[in-house]
Amino acid sequence: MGDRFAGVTDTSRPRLLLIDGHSMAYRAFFALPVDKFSTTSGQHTNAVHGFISMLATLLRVEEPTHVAVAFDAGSTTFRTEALPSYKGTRDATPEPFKGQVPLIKEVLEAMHVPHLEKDNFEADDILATLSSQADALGMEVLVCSGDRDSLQFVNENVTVLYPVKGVSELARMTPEAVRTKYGVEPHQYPELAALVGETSDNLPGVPGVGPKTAAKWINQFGSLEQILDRSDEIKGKAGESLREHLDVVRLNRQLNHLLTDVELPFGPDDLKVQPWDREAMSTVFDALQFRTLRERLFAMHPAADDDENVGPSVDVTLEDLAPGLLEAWFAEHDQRPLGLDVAGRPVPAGGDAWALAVADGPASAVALDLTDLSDDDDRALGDWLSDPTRPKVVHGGKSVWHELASRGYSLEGVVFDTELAAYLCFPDQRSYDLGDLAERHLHRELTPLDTSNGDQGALDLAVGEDSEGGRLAVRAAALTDLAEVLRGELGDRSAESLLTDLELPLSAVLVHMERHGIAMDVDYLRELEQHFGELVAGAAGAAYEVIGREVNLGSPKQLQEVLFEQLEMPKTKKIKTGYTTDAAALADLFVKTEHPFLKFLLEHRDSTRLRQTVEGLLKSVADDGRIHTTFQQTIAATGRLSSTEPNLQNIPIRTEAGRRIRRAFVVGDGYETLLTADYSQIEMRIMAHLSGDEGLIEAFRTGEDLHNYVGSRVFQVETSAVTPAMRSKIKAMSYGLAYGLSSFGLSNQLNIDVKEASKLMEDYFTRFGGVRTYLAGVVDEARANGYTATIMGRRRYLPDLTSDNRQRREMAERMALNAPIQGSAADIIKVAMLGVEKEIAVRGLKSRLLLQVHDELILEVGHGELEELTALVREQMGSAADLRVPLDVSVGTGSSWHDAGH
DNA sequence: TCCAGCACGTA
DNA sequence: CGTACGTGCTGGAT
Repeated sequence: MGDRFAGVTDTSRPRLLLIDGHSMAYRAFFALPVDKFSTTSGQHTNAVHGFISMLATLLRVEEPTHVAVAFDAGSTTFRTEALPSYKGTRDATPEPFKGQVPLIKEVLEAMHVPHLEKDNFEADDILATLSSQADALGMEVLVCSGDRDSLQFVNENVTVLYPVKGVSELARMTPEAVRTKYGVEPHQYPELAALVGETSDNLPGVPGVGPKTAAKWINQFGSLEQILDRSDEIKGKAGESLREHLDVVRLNRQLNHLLTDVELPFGPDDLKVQPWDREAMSTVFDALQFRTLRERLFAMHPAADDDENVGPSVDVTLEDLAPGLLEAWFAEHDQRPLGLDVAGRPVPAGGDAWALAVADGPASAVALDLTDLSDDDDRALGDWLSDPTRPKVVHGGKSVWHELASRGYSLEGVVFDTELAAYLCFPDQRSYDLGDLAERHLHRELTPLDTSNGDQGALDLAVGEDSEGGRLAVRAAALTDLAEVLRGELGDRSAESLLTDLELPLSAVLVHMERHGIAMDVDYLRELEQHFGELVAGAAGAAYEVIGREVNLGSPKQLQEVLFEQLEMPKTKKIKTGYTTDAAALADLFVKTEHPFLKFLLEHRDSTRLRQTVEGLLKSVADDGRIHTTFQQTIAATGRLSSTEPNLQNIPIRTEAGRRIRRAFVVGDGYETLLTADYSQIEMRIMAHLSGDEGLIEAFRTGEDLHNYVGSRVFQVETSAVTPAMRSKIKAMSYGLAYGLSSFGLSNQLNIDVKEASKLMEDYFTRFGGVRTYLAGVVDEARANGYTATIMGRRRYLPDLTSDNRQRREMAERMALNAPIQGSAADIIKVAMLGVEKEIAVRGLKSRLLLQVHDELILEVGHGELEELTALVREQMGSAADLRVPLDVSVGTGSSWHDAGH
């Protein structure tokens, strides 16, 4: 009866990762600041951290099947016997580095990564031996080493990863890369090094001979041997110098030759990547006080990896169900949550669904053609779907809902959503494709569905290999297993409640909002399109006249030509492709030159933009005269929603012309009015709450204008004496602080000296010291924990906080400053949305939520419900969180979004 | 046809 | 050298 679906096994070649332990640890030591990586007992850990972090990245990015780390053993080798001063410069091992190598070995043991060392040999010899053995076995080899001698064994199968900067940036030294950089073949590198010398090994070369000369000689004579034999043919000073140092070169060559026949306890085959001993790792990491790194590693390799039972393939038993038997199948299988997957088009109002699969794990699954279902089965399916007591696991429930709605089904009883769960666990990913998740967490490969079209009626739902029904069933079967793994991941992060009590119920609210959409005044929108179109044409014509030719005003490239070549204006800020032509720069140029072209260009930009927005909206109006946006619930790493197709969260408001667009969003037939409700200064309130700064808290309790109040404290004047200029500086700074603004950035934005900006920030922090303490604390805590958290415990992992790349680290620091604030605001409005929706339902009101714009809700008000709804919305939004400051909500109403705004 | 880069709208 | 997003255009690569 059942049919087997074989998983796809990895057919790629085995890949061996070899690491030079000592050289990479040494690099890590110098890449990371010692003072930021020490345990409370005084043990330095920067080299350990950097090394393990690098190893983790390599394991993730390169996905080796085999791995080993080699260390130097003892201080004497056959090389020091030949030349006692060999590596003499390394005698002065820095004090804080000592003792870190044994710690690295401890971690490696816990990770079940073999490490090798052998008396009298260097790590390089071990690597060379393993590398040549693996190469002979047909393996792909990656050698991570900071020792250039290793370049000699690079070939088509062997790549050296050589640290460029710190240990986070590795250059892939392929044969091609070696040739490009050194001008010789990889196997000739030691000949070149013998001539040039190697300072890090304390090997002097031929004075006056650098890499360029050495490469030239090697290419000219073919080999080092020839160069030495025929050294008398080389003219000039360099030749003379060479002849005086023949012995040095010979010795160098003897020393930098790596052995490939060291006897080792393991061969490449014995180095298979093993599951980690997570308990042992926890113990070592606890001792080292590496909370971040532990989280990062465990997040990267979920617990499922340890489960030997999860193989690379899974067999799903797809039942060949005769018509009319669906009800019986459900009766037999819905004791526990069933996986549900649908093939369709998840468009709000206007979607479609053509096939569906339900699975009780891999044991039993059914696939259904929704276009051709018997009446009995249709009823059985509808009953099961709409029954809240029969639990389901879905992936992206919001989409599933839209798909099913197109065929008149409703969906209730979703107890787990793998997409939402994955988002809560790994919020920085950009997508949560079910196939990717199954691969990562279940080690199971899913064949993607054919999303091109439904080709209704011609569905291949036969029970057979590789049918669409089979693929759907495999996906549905993966859901319940994936849910179990992700439930564990959620537990590790204390995020179960965020899923169950926040995101999951919220997705139902979003479904309703998307389905309702917002009514548009299409005739008015067309007038606007016409109007803005005329403005565009006028501005373009005027601009062309000024410069005497027609260019594409929408092309930054052509504009640069006009501005900086034809009109010879002063250069603006540099960008990748030349000089910026953004609005700020153009405005700046206009102040300097007063050239009328700039004025027309800016007008053209504005009008084009507005016309574009209007056109986009017109195209999005559905048959019901409304726009149904899609709210993305798993995109923003901070926890915010986003809006697409179209984006209704960036409708203009700042300029009068822009606001006219908001008049096109209107109350729909059968409703009384639109209502907007927004939180005022919610982010600053959260800042006040989180920082506990008494001054800032007081500012909100007095009920005075926030920026005036803060301005009066910073500038030490009466509140009434705060000028608009002062107020706007304060406003920019207050918000800037929540984004990790620097004094440089502030000065840039306010067009003031860096000195003045620094002074401003200093004065601010003098009056609001709690804010400074908080901001510094956030970053420190995030560095220690590995993540930031919102007031509801939503985490954002920021591994780059310990990066040795300054740019990345500082970027992560700014994210760490912003994430708790932006994310807490997102949490709060989500809670408010649940409250509003629930209260509307409880009271049986007709009013409904339509849109959310981060700190604002837009509702459509049923007739006679305005007063009750206003109070309800105020109450729910105001009580969505219990902060040390009140949550202020302002409400407006009107027949358009513009009129309802404030 | 796809992609990077630029520009710009919102909170 | 201020966070979080989505969209549309250009121009070069494919």
